[in-house]
Amino acid sequence: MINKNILHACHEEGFKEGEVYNAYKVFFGTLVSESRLRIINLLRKRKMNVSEIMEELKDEQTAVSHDLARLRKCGFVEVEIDGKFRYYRLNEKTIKPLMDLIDSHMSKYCVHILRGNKHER
Amino acid sequence: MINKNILHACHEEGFKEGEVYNAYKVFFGTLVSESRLRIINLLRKRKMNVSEIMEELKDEQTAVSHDLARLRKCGFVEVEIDGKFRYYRLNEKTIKPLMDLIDSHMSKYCVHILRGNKHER
DNA sequence: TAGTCATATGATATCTAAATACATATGATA
DNA sequence: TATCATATGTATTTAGATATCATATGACTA
Repeated sequence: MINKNILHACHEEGFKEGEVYNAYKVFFGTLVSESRLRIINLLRKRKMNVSEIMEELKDEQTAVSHDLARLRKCGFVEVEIDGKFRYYRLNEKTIKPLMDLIDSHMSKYCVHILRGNKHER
Repeated sequence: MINKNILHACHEEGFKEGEVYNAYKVFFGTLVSESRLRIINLLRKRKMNVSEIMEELKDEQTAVSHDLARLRKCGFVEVEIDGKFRYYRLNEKTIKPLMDLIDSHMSKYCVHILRGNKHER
C-alpha cells in the first residue's frame, strides 16, 4: 500500500505535521553518515554480527553499536539474537529496494553532486 | 539498471570511495530539511513556479531559491523555463518512486522513530 | 559463581554543517 | 530602463552529529 503523501503516513497515528517532518528528518539524517552507509552496504551482502562489522570497518565497538542503534530505530535493520551474538540484517521489504533505487539515481547524479555544479541552464 | 552496491554507482567515473560516500551524504542531507521536504511534497502534486511555492509555504524568496538549488543539484527536481517563470517538477523517474517507498516505510516506522524507542528486546 | 566475551547505553565535549539573513546579480518582459 | 521573477554569494548564528569515555547488561565458560 503506497501513500499519496508524506503526511498521510503518520497523521492517522495522531501526530502533528511538524512531528511527522521530524521523523523524516531523523530517518534521512541516519543516512548522512559514512559509517552508517558502510554498515548498510555491508549488510546488503549478508547478515553480520557486531564483531564482524567492527572487523570489516576497522571501527570501535561503541561507535558501531551506536550506529546500529540508530539504524534499528529507523527500521533500516533487524536483529536476530544468537547466543551472545547479535546478527543484523537489512530490512528486506523496504530498505533493500530503497537502496537499489538510490543507487540507480546516484549512478546518474553522483558526478553532478561531486562536481558541485549549481546550474546547467 | 540496478547497481549491486553503493560504490558501483560512481566508481566507474573515477571517484574514490570516500568521495562517493560524500555524494551520498549530500544527497541524503538534502532531505534533512523540513522546508525542502515540504517543497518535494508540494511538487508531488504538480509542477509549480518559485512564486507559487513561496506562496504555499509562506517563505522568503531567497530561502526557497536556495532550497531549490540544492534539490536541483541532487537531481530531485528539474526546471522548465517559461518566460520569466521557472517551473519546477519532481524527477519522475527516480524520486517519485523513491518517495513512495519511503512513505510506505514510514507508515510503519514513523511512530517508532517519534517515540524515541531504542530497543524492543 | 566469578570472570569474560559480546554488545548496548549514557553523557559530554568538540566539531561540522545547516538554517537564517542580507546584499546583490541576472535574465526576461513591459 | 524599470520592474518582475529568480538565482547566487557570503557571513553569522545555531543545531546536530561524531567521537570518546565510562559503564551497564546479558550470556557463556572455567
